[in-house]
Amino acid sequence: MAADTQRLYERIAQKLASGIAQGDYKVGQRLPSERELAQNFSVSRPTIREAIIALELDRLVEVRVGSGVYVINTEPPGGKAGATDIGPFELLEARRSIEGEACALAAARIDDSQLAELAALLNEMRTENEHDVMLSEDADRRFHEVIAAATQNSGIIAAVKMLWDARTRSPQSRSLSTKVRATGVKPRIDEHTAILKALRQRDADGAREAMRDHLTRVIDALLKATEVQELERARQQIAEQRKRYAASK
Amino acid sequence: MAADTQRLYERIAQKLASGIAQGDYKVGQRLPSERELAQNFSVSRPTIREAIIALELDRLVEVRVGSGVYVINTEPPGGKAGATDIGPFELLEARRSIEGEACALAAARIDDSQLAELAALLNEMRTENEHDVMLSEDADRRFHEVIAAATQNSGIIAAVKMLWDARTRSPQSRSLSTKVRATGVKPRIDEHTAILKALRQRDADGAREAMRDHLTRVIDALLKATEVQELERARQQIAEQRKRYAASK
DNA sequence: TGACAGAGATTGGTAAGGCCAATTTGCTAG
DNA sequence: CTAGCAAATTGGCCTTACCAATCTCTGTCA
Repeated sequence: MAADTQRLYERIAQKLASGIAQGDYKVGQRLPSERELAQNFSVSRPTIREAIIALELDRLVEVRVGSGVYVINTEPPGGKAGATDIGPFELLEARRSIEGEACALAAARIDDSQLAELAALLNEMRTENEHDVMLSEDADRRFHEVIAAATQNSGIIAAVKMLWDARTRSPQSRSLSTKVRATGVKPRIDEHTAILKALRQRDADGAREAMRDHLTRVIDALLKATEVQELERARQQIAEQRKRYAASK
Repeated sequence: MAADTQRLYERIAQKLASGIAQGDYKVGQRLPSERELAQNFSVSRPTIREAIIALELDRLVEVRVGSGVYVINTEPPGGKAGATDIGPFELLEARRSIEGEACALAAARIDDSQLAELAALLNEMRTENEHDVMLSEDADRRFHEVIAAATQNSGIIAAVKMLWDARTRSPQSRSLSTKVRATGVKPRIDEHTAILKALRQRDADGAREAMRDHLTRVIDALLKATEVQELERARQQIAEQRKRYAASK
């Protein structure tokens, strides 16, 4: 692993970061000079420089040439949000709320080339449905991302992207989605078609409802799948008990 | 400015990153050694090391001690979402959509202690209004974050937090908000009161509307402020021209 | 009192060298 | 001829030492 060979600058950066978070150095304050820090931590100056660069990339400090390095944040701003693990149901609920609104905004602003792209993706989902689940899933993601892009709002785009990233990162969500597929639920072509139709008509309320309906159905399918899963687990448990009972007889 | 004093390691890191994105070095491949890169870019080895650390923190490369540095991604995965600069109006529009829904969800789930916290924050905003703008602004942020927390949905919470982080990070949004304050617009106590009232009644639709109304008014105020700002800029330009004309006469 | 110049401090970048880890290569033994 | 082991090579890691560029502050002079 990488844990045993932790690099020097990383340790220094962590110490410095915890010092900042703890309030040893407050926002706006200047850190000790590179030379001083080097002496304090008993390391060389380049190492300190590397640690400071690491903090700088985390938006914790700002270095002003010839003046010093100054604290600008007590904790990494975007770093933590991207790393949190979100449960599958939470994730879908959040998507229903956020992508629903995204869809409503998109309805007013989507252009023809984006509509064509959505139609193409829908076709892709339809044809590659049986062959390759990975491809159709990718098409699904791109479908939703095109809608986000159509809002022309980078805040919305970032939020939608964050949720999808969380989904691909979460092992729980991934295993659950494969489970759902295993129960024979086809990707929801008709629901996506309804979304596209509402977008074509520039119907904001209709588009919002179509998207919310789609994600609500996904949640329902997930609920049913977990039920099936629970049932299956119970059945196995019973079977195992029976076997054990038969063996001990 | 920071543009002219771009640090060396940043330029090298950018060149390297674009080289990776462009396919000069493919995923899994080893980069040239530190010594080689130093020669190629005509910089010293510490500088190369700093650039490599920057790439490493962006999850673009992985350095294996004693072996070399290897490409593991062609583009930063989560780093971009947190770093993008979002315009002030985009930001508020995104907040109106997302926090509106958050408010509707929160109405159904918020508990009494959270309602009390909101009331306390409202009070804080009211009393500290005249003394300290920083404090009342902080209370504003916490007000909205408590509502997000009340949804009990970490996806929503992360999205709301990301947008507020983007706001504090964006120099444009910050300067604009101070400008708005300079035009004498008080923090919107009554609008926040309306939100709290709807939440107290567990009225999801009412809460959504109250939040959307609040943020719509903020957008309007911002629009008006930018108008004033444009006017002021024009006035200054004219004054400068007049001065120059007078000087050259 | 105010503006300007210079000294001191601080970061930026470079050079060279010793050290440790991983890989590769070549030699030896079976 | 092959398998295994050891030495050499390669590569990153860290340090010391040095000079350059820049900012800040202070003292002086008008």
